[in-house]
Amino acid sequence: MKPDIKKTHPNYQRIYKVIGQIPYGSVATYGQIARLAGLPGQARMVGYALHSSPDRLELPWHRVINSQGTISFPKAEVAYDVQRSLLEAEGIIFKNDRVNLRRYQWNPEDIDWNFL
DNA sequence: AACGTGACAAGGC
DNA sequence: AGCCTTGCCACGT
Repeated sequence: MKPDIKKTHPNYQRIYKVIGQIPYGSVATYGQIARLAGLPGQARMVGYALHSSPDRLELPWHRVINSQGTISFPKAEVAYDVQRSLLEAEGIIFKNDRVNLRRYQWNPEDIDWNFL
């Protein structure tokens, strides 16, 4: 049973708000999300927060990748293919299982903290 | 209440 | 390019 956002840790709530604002066709890294959420150096928390995020939020989880520009799921797992397909459907190109961050990485002008 | 575990990142070889 | 180590902190035993 996944928690409602109001019951999640305050840090998680900020993480969810940031992730929810990644635009179609762009990607963000775990570390970037952490910094934008005011939690520099806590990239791992972003992954953990996503893992236990309330389904109801319908976050664009697939737009979050690691600092190497690759998908963090093992290639053997179904989730890998799901995420990759979702990204490719948004026009994102993979080359050697990697996306070009300089081309696709989100660079927000500001974060709406009232989002969600 | 200690301990191990992450959908990570950065730095050192 | 890889592989290893350390920092990070919320969560579930």
